[in-house]
Amino acid sequence: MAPNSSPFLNGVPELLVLRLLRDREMYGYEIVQAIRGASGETISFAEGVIYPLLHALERDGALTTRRQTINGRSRVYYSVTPAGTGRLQALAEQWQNLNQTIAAILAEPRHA
Amino acid sequence: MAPNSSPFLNGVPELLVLRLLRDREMYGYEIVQAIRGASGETISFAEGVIYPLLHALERDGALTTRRQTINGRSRVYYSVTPAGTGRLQALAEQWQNLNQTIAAILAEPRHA
DNA sequence: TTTTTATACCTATCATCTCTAGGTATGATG
DNA sequence: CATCATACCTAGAGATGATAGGTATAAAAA
Repeated sequence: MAPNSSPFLNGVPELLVLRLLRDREMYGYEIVQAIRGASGETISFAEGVIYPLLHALERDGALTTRRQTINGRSRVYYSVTPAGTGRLQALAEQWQNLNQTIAAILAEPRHA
Repeated sequence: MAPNSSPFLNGVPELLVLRLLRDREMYGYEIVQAIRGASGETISFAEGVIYPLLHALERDGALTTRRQTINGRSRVYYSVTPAGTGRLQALAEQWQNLNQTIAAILAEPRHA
């Protein structure tokens, strides 16, 4: 694989959001809790991280929204579009690639 | 583990630099090439990333330096201090922790 | 011989993310 | 009645990488 021409670090919030939404539609507040829960409290992104990210992903056509009012509270449900699915796969591959590379460097007995 | 109270993403350049220097002392230019090489071109940090990082790590007491002139060119060799070793271990653990967590979330058949 | 490439150091500025800290509003709980 | 949980939102700060320069010597190529 060619050297990274574009930033390849970070992107973890985006990766997790897309992954969760792949299973079913969710609303923002729910996603914030779900990441905390699914990671066993290890990972926690505040609403200030997730909401702007959801808006950006919708702008980019990776997500679509549906509004619904429940118990007098308005929720915005997000679903993944085909474009979003592609983006998820790309991000997941990048992550695993980076990860394996780093794991190998860490494990190497002695660097020449 | 408690939720992340401090930033935990990124830090990859620092992790790799400390890891390489754990094996033997190296100079900046050499580190830039070594990361490229050890990662099979997958990861590449320009000098503008590595040099400031080395200076910061030295300021923090994680690295010490030794100057040497070879073939009319001056090199600055960096070595890891005990503090730097501790920092490396902490970073490596954080990385593996984060990584396992994300791997589990990605692999989960269906998030409830 | 002149120019380009490789070596070896460096800094400043930009861009991008994430983080913190707020703000609004409703319903449930104590 | 007050506080907490739910549910949305934005603005501004902070950190980190990315880009783009700049200096200087030696070796290789043109």
